Amino acid sequence: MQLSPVMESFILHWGEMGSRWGLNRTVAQIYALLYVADAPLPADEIAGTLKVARSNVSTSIRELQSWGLIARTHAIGDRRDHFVAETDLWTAAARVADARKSREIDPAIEALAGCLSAARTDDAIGKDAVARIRAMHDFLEAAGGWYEDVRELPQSKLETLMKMGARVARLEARAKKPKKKKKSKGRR
Amino acid sequence: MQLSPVMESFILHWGEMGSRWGLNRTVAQIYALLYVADAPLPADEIAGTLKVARSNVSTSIRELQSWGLIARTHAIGDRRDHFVAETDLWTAAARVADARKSREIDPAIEALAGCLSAARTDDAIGKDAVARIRAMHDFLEAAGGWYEDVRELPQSKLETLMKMGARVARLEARAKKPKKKKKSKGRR
DNA sequence: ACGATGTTTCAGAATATTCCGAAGTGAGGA
DNA sequence: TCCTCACTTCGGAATATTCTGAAACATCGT
Repeated sequence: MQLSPVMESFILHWGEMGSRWGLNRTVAQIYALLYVADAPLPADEIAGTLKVARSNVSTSIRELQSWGLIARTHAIGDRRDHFVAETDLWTAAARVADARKSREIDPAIEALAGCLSAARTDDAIGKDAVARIRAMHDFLEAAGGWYEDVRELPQSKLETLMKMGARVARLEARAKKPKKKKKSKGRR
Repeated sequence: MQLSPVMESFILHWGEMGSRWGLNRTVAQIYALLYVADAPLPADEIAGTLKVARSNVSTSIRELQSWGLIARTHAIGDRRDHFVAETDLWTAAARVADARKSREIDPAIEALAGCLSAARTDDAIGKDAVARIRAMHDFLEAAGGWYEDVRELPQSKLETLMKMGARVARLEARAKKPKKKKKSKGRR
């Protein structure tokens, strides 16, 4: 596929950004390409457009699927798999958050629980240290639980909730500090 | 410093976890060590305990300071810098979120804005593609704005808000059939 | 000014990650 | 069956990141 200059720039930026979020460059670029593409693309066309090895595309696509960010489709009269990106960004963000939670947060909570139970038979560790480890365990568990609760809200409710949060915040800020030194950019 | 087995395990797990969150292993381990330590530690003791080069500690400490996760203190009669971790996890999480927002989200928003303005003179890009890039730009800007609003809430308010979110979520889940939507704010 | 102590910088070594391309697998046709 | 097309796997090359040790730098007390 022939990329317009803007598409190319978009894809490059995304590659950059994705790599800060735990995806590697190729994976992020493929998502970006599918995101702006106006039709499902087959793997070999992705490889050609991004100038990466076909095998690399295969691996990256598998990863994107494991994140739930792209889906496989088919076209009649074409044996190849075609891929489309999830274009609803709320959904995409939720998918990433879900995946990160179960890959990173949940195991961390378990590890901390393990530390805590091991701490009972470790007489070389101080009480304060155990308390702090417990604090971290509880913090992660609370945050995880909250996320689980909220995650399933329909998008409309979630948006309401967020607006509510923002409102509370603004009221709070005005009440607390009459001195305003914020550089808020006009948000609707 | 002599590490108890549990401390060691905690630090190792943290090193693992931190590396998934954009910190490198040494940085994460140093934070973990300071987090469980019951007193401020000087850099050379950190190096000795974690068995890493003194210079590495220096670099890592600088990074932790740039994230706002540790602070420098001094002890009387000791010329060395000592370091303490931010042990309030709400604060620590907020610091990390702040830093990530300004390092990653804000530049991304700018880059997208750049793409959008460039798109006006790019006649090779389709309308749909521009619309999708705009959708992403707006999404990030909305999320960033919400975060800015909420971030400055005192911890107590934030906790209330989170509990509210969880409550709404639970009501919503239960309301599969009986659609009740209450706004009262009774507690518990 | 000088030595003692502590910190930072930096080039290159050690390590980890990403990527390529050749070989392998498998599913249709003919 | 045999050929072709699409996809995947995998060893090792290419690249990027992290870490070390030596040297440079800073600060303090005398």
